[in-house]
Amino acid sequence: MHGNIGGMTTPLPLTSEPLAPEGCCTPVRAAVGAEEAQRLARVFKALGDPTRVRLLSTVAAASDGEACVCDLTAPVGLSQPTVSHHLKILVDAGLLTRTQRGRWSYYAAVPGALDRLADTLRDLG
Amino acid sequence: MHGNIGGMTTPLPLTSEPLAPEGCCTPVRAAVGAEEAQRLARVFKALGDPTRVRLLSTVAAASDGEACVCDLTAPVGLSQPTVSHHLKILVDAGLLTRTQRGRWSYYAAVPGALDRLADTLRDLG
DNA sequence: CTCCCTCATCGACAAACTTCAATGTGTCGG
DNA sequence: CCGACACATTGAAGTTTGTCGATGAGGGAG
Repeated sequence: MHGNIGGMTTPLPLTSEPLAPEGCCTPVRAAVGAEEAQRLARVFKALGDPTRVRLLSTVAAASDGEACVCDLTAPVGLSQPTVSHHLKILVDAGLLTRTQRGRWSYYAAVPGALDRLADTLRDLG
Repeated sequence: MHGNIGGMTTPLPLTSEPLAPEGCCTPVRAAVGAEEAQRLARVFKALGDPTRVRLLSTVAAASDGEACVCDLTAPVGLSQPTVSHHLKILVDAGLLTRTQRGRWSYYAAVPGALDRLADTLRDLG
């Protein structure tokens, strides 16, 4: 056991699932595929900023379930372009939706998105 | 840095500017405090990388519930320093633990960490 | 004690991220 | 048609992140 892995320099590009090479201790293999990991990481990265966490929770906690940008700028204390930028990231991640009514853009939480993400999180362990 | 609100070492009494100057639709306020958002974002940021998602799931799915670095390098196809770097981030986020036995470092999932994170995620909505 | 193995840390570099001011786009009121 | 409003987009500056090669820190084998 604990065999040497020849030269450790492995330039392999890796887009597929490498099965257990020759585990030094226990046979392990990636439990989550590369593309699934990328999809998950993209959503988590959207939540990996304090401002976006606050924006998401603020929108979700709004009385109507939605809020426009002018309401969200002050609570986070950032400029309007910055808030719009963060909101776009949350929309791209599938956590918020954007609806334009008149001159205002209303952002609302995607129903069940957080619950599904929470389920996926539990399945990781 | 502009909007970055203080360090984590200070008590930080002010958590937000709670009220919009003149809400165009509804008066909203941040549902999550700044320091709670920062704590959450730090964990999510740790999960915001495909490599780290795979590492975490691989460790959690290991037969013994733990894996050493030499086992984790090949599945993700990255160099050993890079894998160690990612593992340290996961440890700092409170998702993995590191135990050195002999020459090897064994990483294991923190019991219940993902479940608690999933619960917090649900509470955001 | 002296190698060798496993892993962590350091230094460096390109890519991505966060933020803002300035500007563009579309809508409503007059 | 024109100006004002709400928001998105662009461009730029500063910081952070991901990655590797090289090196350092300890422990085990001989």
